[in-house]
Amino acid sequence: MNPKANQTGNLLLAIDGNSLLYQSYYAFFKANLTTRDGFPTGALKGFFTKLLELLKRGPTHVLVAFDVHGPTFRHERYAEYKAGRTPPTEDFLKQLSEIRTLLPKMGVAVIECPGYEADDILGTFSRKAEDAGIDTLIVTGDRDSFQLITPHTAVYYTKDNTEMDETALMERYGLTPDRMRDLKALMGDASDNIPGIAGVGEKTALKLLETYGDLESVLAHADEIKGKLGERVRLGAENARFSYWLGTICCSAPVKETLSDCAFDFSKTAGGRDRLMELELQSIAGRLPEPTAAKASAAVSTETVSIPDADMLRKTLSLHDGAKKIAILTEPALCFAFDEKTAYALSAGDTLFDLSMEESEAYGILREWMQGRSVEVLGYEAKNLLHKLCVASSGMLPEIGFDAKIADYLLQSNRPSESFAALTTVLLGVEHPNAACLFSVRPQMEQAIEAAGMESLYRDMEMPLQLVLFDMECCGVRVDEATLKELHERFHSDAAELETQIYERAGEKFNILSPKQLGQVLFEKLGLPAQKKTKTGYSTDAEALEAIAGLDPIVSDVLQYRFLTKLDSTFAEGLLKQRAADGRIHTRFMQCVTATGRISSVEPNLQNIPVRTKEGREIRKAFIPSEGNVLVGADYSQIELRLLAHISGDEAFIRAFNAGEDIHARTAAEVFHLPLEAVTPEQRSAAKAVNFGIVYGISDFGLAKNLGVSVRTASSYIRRYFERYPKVKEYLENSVASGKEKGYAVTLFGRRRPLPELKSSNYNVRQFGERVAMNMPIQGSAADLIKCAMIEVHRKLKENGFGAKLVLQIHDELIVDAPKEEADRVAALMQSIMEQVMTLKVRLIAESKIGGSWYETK
DNA sequence: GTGGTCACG
DNA sequence: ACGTACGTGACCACT
Repeated sequence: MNPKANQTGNLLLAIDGNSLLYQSYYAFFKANLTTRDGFPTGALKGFFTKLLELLKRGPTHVLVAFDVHGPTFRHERYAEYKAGRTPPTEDFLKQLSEIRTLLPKMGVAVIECPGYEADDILGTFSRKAEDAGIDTLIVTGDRDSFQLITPHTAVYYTKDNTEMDETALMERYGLTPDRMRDLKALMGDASDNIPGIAGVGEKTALKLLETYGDLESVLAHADEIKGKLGERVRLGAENARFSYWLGTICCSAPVKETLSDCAFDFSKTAGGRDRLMELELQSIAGRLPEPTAAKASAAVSTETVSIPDADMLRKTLSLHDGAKKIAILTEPALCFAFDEKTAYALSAGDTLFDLSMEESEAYGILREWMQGRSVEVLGYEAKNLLHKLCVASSGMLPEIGFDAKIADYLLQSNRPSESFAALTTVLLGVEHPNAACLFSVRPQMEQAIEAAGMESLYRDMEMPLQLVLFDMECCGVRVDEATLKELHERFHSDAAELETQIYERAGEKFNILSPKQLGQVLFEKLGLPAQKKTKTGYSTDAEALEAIAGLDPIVSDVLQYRFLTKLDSTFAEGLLKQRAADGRIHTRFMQCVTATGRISSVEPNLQNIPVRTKEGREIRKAFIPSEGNVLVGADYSQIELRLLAHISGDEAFIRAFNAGEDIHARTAAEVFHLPLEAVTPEQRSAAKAVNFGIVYGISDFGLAKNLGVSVRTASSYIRRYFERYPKVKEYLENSVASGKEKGYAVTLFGRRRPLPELKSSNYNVRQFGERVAMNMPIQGSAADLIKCAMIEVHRKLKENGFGAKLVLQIHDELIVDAPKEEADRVAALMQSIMEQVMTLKVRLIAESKIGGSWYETK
């Protein structure tokens, strides 16, 4: 479009709403964006991102056209053709109806015309605009609209993000706009279900048009066209005419609205702000103009005062000597506040001040100020603050009254908690928060937690646990360097030996750890049968390799090589690198990560230290007690199955546990209709797999795969299991039903996990949601239980003056570093706390063991 | 940064 | 007709 030809300087932006929303839907399909309660928002995000980009062109008029069903003005066959399209998904329809109500709030005209499609509306308005001397930019992902191009109408083609005008069209196709229909009529459009002429593609179609001019001329001269092509054209004439008809856009649709209804004022888009915030599309809402002066003053506003040096920091603190509460953020830089209005920061905005003090000095000053006064702290991941304050060595421990990250985690555990900024953007509409915002979010979040019945979970479990984890991190666990070095050398040299052997057998050197190269060697060069595929090529995982291990000795060499390099790089060598100067490893326990309520461990992960193999287990010999101490380990026996028995209330299950029976053997006896004594080890292990399957959310396929039996067999195990434990079946069904009804799964302690998956239009996603609904209450309740036990163990050790320290948690196991003389008492204490932490319909069993290394405590 | 693999409960 | 056991984190190769 040539702007100089525009008589008025006005511009109409005419958007094909269905097309743009549809394209956005698929662009964000994989991201699976939803609000925290599961409303899909991917298509909306894509749509508004594009809309805002286009609004930068400063249109004076904007309209978004939508298709509406109704009696069509078109040919009868048109209805059949439309019926052949795949129906839109529920997620798409939800967003479609959302956007139709949202756009008018933003002062954007929505135009619909029963029986006419969006592109008919675009055509109609582009002609109206032309008459009024207004240029039009049509926005669509449909090439049919190219026929609407004129000197005053251009098309922004969203599939390529290109703008097409007459010149661009001529360059691309060598055709004028009104010949585009002829082109499509000849070549068809598979994506749009338009037949065209069979066997005629773009090149042939263009050649025909070049020779004869237009479609009708081509058809009129069909007899002259030689050979197969001529035959095809003659045969396809009717289809071509129909395609032409289908592809013709109507420029005189009977729309009620006029151009003046489309007049656009950017400031009015602010009207969509609130709804966009509700949809958690803050990145879009944030780009809209401020609503109104009145509303802006109602929004949370704070000021940030920068603190340039230590003197000013001391002064600021001393001015607040009487403060009862202090809010503190540590990221990206120290920032604190005494009320919801004013914050003090060691940096302001995005630019870091050139401070005349070290960060640690600032924290030291702050710690001194806090020492000896009882001030309540509001924080975001306050455990990190405690580390920065070095409170461990100072002996003081501030009271943490509120932690926004923990509160946020409890309120939406299905997603990893994001930044504080993300939180305040949603709750306060503040994108660059300071510490003062902690005062503002506190009442909202505490209310939400109370409303969800999670007050006790928050106050009595997660908040105290944070301090327990802090102590555990500070203490760390002692690791013997010599043991790890020895293992490192052993794993390394054993792997090197295998390496040369593998190269010999393969007849070449290659990177054995590269799945790509390994696949080529095994499946192409050596011709071994590939078992399964991954997205990118052959699968070479242990399962696939074990299946072909008998065919060539290289395969088991590879497996062994993988095993040894894993032990070395991740554990022997890996852990050596993590040893701190005090000879200990200080993992970080992450409290706000998992969807079920479990704790995780990072840098390094001490919750996946090998135990299942003899060689791997050696690593545990490096985990040793402090000087003069021993390690005391205590782990729950069958915690998840016991919880399943309790929650389901199944009498047979409960009886088996309370009789102290081997639960897997008992299950085998039930499923195979045998007396307990007659159960074989194979039957027991099959029953064990079924028990696991139940906890994970059973599927016959998954069980079959795990057991290596047919799906039929697995299915009959499950059926017999449910016959014997009917209330377990009932529980699993109820979990799914209640998940659907409430929208979340819940543990014994009221911890929730939202289940938006259950509403998905995708079958697999929905199935996943069902398994999660079955698993979360079990895994999550087990997590709750051990958290309680940790708090209690920590408290009792301290209260009773023990020197013993809790150092590790591995989901159902606790490790304490205890002075030798305390060991027996500590072991008994741990065991009794873990077993008494809650009274269930089945008794809880914990087993404890004392040893000179972690290797010995199992 | 993503995907494959594998260590744990 | 389709593709699945639940929950994590680290390392390596490769884009």
